[in-house]
Amino acid sequence: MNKACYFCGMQTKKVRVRFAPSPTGGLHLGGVRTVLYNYLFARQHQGDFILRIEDTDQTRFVEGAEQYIYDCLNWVGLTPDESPLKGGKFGPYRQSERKPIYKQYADQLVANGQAYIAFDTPEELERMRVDFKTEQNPSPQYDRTVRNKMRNSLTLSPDEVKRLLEQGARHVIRIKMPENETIRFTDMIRGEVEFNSSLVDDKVLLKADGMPTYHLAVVVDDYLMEISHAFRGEEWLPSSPVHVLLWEYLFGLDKMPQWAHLPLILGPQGKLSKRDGAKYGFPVFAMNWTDPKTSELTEGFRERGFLPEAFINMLALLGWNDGTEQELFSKEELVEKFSIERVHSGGARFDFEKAKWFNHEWIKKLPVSSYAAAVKTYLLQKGITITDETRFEKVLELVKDRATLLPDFAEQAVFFFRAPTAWDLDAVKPKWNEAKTQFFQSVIEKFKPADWETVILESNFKEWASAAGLKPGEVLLPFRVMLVGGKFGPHVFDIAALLGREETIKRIQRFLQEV
RNA sequence: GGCCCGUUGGUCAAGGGGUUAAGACGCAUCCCUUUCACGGAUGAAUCACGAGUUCGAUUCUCGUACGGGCUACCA
Repeated sequence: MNKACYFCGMQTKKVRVRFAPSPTGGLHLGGVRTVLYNYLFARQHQGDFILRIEDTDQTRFVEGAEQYIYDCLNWVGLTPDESPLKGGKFGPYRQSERKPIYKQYADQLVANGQAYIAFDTPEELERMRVDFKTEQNPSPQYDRTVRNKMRNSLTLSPDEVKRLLEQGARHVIRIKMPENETIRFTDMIRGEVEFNSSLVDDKVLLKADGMPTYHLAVVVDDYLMEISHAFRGEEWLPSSPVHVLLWEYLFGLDKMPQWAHLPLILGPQGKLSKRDGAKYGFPVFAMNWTDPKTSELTEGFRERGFLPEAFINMLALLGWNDGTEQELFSKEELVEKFSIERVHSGGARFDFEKAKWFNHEWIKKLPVSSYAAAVKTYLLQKGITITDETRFEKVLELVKDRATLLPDFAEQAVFFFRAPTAWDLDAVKPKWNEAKTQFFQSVIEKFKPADWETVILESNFKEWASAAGLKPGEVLLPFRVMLVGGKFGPHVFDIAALLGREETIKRIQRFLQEV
């Protein structure tokens, strides 16, 4: 498992990182970025990327949420090396299936006096919070100042504790935070971080149902799964002293993974939430997510028409850059250039406009074949079925500069597959006259199958216009409106060339009846 | 309230004692294009504040302010 570091020759632990979501709903932007950074780091160090499902809260079980996580990872192409689905040497990878493992560690802490048993009921805890609440202390914690006033193995006699346990009284195990110790560790992004243990509360480690809380489960599983580096959101920083202490008590600080607390992704006001998305009209989840209970749909980047390449690129740059002016990175380039030390410590506000720019760049950059299938689904929504693959890709090639999001292709490409039924007459009619009608009638006659090529079409058309005493500009826009229906789209003669002679003539004739 | 983290244009950000303080998004103007885009050019716009250290602070230190996170038998 160990190997020598390429750079310094020292024996180093194999890099093993993990993404540990709780399957309670959609996968958030920030979650995907955490996956990304984990993945990039693992690949870069020839390490393993593990997916561990943190489903210790049975009350928050959500049908389909776990599958949704796999689907998202699959879509963005960040697939784990070990997971509940794939398995691995360190399974099971679902914490609910690891339930029997945790108790012994909690018991060990109690035996060593580093944790204690607490019998307080939810009602008692609630009363404590009310009773101890003051203006100075609006949210009292279960800490060293109150634990002596509660019902736990610290205040009850050993006999009483024994009796309660034998009676099967519901109880939890809490860590006993030491008094006035400085707990410090080095964060890969923030450097030295320190906390005074007196200010941290006695967090529950093992719940009354026998399940561990996050605090116990992360350290036990990170140890058992030989995690070398632990990346998570900044919101975990305040509870990190508990985790550090647990590492010290249980496995030794020398075994502790290196921590990196990632900056938060901010919305218009504070931590980005799905509410922000709904409010401001941009997606927050990777893919569409429908809450099975409320049927509430939260939009995803995928369905909004984002390319996974763009999504990942944009996420990578939200909090990291390589110090150069480069902004467009493929996944492979990111693996090569990413460095956790260059991740910012400050939160980054998500900007949907910039996200769209990334997508546009990737649409232009990627071969159209890589997203043709996705575009088809949007066309299908407009009732258009694609049969000629080659022609379809030619169309995409012609309009891709005009598409920022995938659904834009539908707008930009429909007229290649369906003749317009409505025309922007306002753009044409005011300047229309008999001479133009005659001109287009003559054009229909003059169009020869052999001339069906963009450049020939263009030079002929302009020549005929001049001969008819018309400025090319006077008939170019009408020609476009005939073929397209509106004032948009690629070069007119490219359109005509792709449409073919018959269809072009048909559209001219149809329009002539209309104007 | 307490604790923790942070602060370079509207947003993402480079830079890290001496610079005209990069670049990108967005915005504006112009060019290209007899459409819409793409592309090109130009422009407006930034070191939160106050002390200290220093010959010199955007850069280092300390305060203040502001922003954010956490403060559950949730993760």
